[in-house]
Amino acid sequence: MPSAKRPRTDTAAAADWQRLDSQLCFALYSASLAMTRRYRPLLDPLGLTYPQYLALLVLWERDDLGVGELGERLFLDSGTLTPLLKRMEAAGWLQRERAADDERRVIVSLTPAGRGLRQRARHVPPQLARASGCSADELVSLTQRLQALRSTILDSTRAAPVSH
Amino acid sequence: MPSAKRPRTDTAAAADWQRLDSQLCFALYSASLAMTRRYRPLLDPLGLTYPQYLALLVLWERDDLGVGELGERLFLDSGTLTPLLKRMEAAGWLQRERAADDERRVIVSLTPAGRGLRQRARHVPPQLARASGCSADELVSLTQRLQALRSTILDSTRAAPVSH
DNA sequence: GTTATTTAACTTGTACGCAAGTTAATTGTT
DNA sequence: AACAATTAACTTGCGTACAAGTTAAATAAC
Repeated sequence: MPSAKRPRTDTAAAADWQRLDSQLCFALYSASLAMTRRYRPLLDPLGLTYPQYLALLVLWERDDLGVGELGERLFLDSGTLTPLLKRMEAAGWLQRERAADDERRVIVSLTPAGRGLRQRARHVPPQLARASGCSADELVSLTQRLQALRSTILDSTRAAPVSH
Repeated sequence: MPSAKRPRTDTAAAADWQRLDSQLCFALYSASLAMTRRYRPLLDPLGLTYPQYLALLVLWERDDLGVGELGERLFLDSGTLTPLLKRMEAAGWLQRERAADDERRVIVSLTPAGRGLRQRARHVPPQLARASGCSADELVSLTQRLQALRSTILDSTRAAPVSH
């Protein structure tokens, strides 16, 4: 009785490839959304969204960056960053001005208020670390695995021809 | 010379907590965006976006679901799904109709075209698996870790009081 | 030196995510 | 039966993401 030894038809086996819960991509996608939702109640009182908070993390490390350099660090393009930075400028966290030596570039620099946010936000990373339920070691290893995955996928995207 | 033995000030130590590259959250966020970008050239020819593809993965498994049930599987609410499903209905992949026994519910069911997409999309998961650069074992273990992380974070979000 | 190419940022249009509020149907209470 | 509370989906408004196209400045070619 072959069906007893091979309980799955080819169609059902193909279905396994297409099962939602077996997909790394969906686990990544839904975990990322869950994380952003977890940040919201922490960032709302500071008047920040999660991507805005990420931009500040970069600027707290190194101020006076061009939009492109900021985008390189965040893996985001100017189409996303320009409106985001304008909102942050309107909120008073930073300033945007054309570089004197190269008028194409726009330099982003923190205001004192933007620099001051760093202290008010210092409780955020430990809170999230706790919410993740991971040990310090797990946190580091999972982060490194995701960073490696990110570069592998980005490389493969660059390598892949635009199929159409 | 104490500065030689303790090269970091307290401020610099605090800075480590706030370094972009040490954050699990950012690795998750940027890897997820990279993944979505990787899907685009594969899904574009099918006329699908990544969240639409996810909805189809659910519906291929089990048809005739309510918007709420679909949202439970995808961790998305009706505010996101209603417009998405309307676009998919307009594209001819599915049908939306009120349940006869409970007029509040809207039942989503695939059209023949929507069911037919399954075959045309069967090459997508293996392509992504290859793009991830992971072995089958790594794929499974990373997926499980992210699923576990997702539930831990979702639980912690439900537990956390709305701070304001 | 003029023209062509490249580059950086901006703009426009489409599609999510999601909070907050609305509408309509169902259930619970009395 | 009448009314209150709950529920499911929808709508609105805002903030990303990102492709595609625009503008203006810098560099390269000639």
